[in-house]
Amino acid sequence: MLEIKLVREKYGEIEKALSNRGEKMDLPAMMEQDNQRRALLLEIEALRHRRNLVSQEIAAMKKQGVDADAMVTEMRAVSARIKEFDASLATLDETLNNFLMRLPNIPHASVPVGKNSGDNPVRKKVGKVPAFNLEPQAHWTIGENLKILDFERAARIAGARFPLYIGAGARLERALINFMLDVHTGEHGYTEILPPFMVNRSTMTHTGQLPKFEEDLFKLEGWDYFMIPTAEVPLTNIHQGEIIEEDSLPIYYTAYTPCFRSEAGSYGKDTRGLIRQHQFNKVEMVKFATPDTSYDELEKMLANAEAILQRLGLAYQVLTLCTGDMGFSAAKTYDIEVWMPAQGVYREISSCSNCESFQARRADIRFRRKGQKGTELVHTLNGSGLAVGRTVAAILENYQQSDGSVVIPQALQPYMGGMECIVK
RNA sequence: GGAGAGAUGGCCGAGUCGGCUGAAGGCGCUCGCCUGCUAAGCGAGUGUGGGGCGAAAGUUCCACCGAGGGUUCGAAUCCCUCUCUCUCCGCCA
Repeated sequence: MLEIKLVREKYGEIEKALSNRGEKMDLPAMMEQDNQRRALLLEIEALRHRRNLVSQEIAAMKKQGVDADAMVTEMRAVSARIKEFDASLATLDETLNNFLMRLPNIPHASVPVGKNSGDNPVRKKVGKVPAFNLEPQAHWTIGENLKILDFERAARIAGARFPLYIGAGARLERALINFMLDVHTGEHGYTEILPPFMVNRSTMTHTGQLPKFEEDLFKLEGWDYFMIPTAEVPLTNIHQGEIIEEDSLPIYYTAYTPCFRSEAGSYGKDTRGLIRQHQFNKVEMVKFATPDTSYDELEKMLANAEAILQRLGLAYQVLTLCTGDMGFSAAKTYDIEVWMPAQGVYREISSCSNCESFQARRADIRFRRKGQKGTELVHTLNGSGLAVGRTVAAILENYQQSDGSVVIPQALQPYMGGMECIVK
């Protein structure tokens, strides 16, 4: 969310940012609402001021036994008017708030302007793309042949877009989760969290999933609970409503959680395999930082995610998302894409964003600078480190052997009980 | 699920029969004084959000005592609903 004050003061800038994002919103209408609101507020406050003064007089008069009926009658009318005005104000507030809650974040100045994913510049390519003698198999074929993935049975249990890992497949998924958490906590300084997997509406609103993207979420019928689409939601909300001391910043959290997404509107896309599921596992990183350091922290977070891929020996590229492809809450985003040999393309496996104060404003997360009055909003960052299912897919495809087996990356072998290779 | 208790500022904790309580008192914190050092002591200050005026420092007004409604000229104080916390019973992985 942006502040209405900011919209008022930097109107032109925001108008431009919106058009760069390819968003159409009626800003003039919002300004009109804001003007009306402030004018009304002025009137209401004047009335309240008068009421406060006269009420005190009444109190004084009554104490002295003087008759105050005339004033009481007058104030009765004043209160009635305040009530009327309050109702109009509430309507204006609601409209305005509704507007603001649907306004996306302003891209950082360093974000390239572009229309869609085709305009995302490649920042770097890392690692060597493996060469194959034979045509490389898709991960779902490999997984089904090794009997470590079973999409048919998963579909019977739950439906399309659900995973079922068996034996070494399940173990591989768990090994990756443990590996990633160990690296982030042991070497990158993150504190491990195990949060709720369902959250309430306000939590979901704070991070920007609501009100605009409700159709992307799974909601529990009869409850005000939503399944989390990413651990970013509970992790960022850990400090909702808090004022953090500057000393304790930056704060680093990491968590493994399953993620649940309706994938509305993606019918026919990635229908096979582990790429696009209603339920998938992810290890997430979330940071709270001061505005002075948040962009350095973003670079570090990106490096933390990259470290996982490097240790797994997977080739990847990093993109800077352009204005037209960024998520709602982000001011700047890097995507990491891992090499998938079967399709011969890079696929997104991590996304690291600086949301600046966008989420902090919604979630009311502030900090106090040492020795200074007042508070400031913190900056929040989030990044995948990494999407686990897609990592499994990448390992299966990149480490497949001509006999159908899959070699386990060395860094993972301790987590697999010493297993070096998955064979039939 | 049943019965009861509670929710006040960074923390602890007052708040009488509704009226000058943004909120006593204490702790903490900040600045200053004092002091071989430390501790103690003394003095001053110390919430958040919003609006108006101002270039700014600031100033002024409004709101906020879990949340939302209601009663009243006036509510932290009375009434209703909800949320959360705690205790006991039941149930349960």
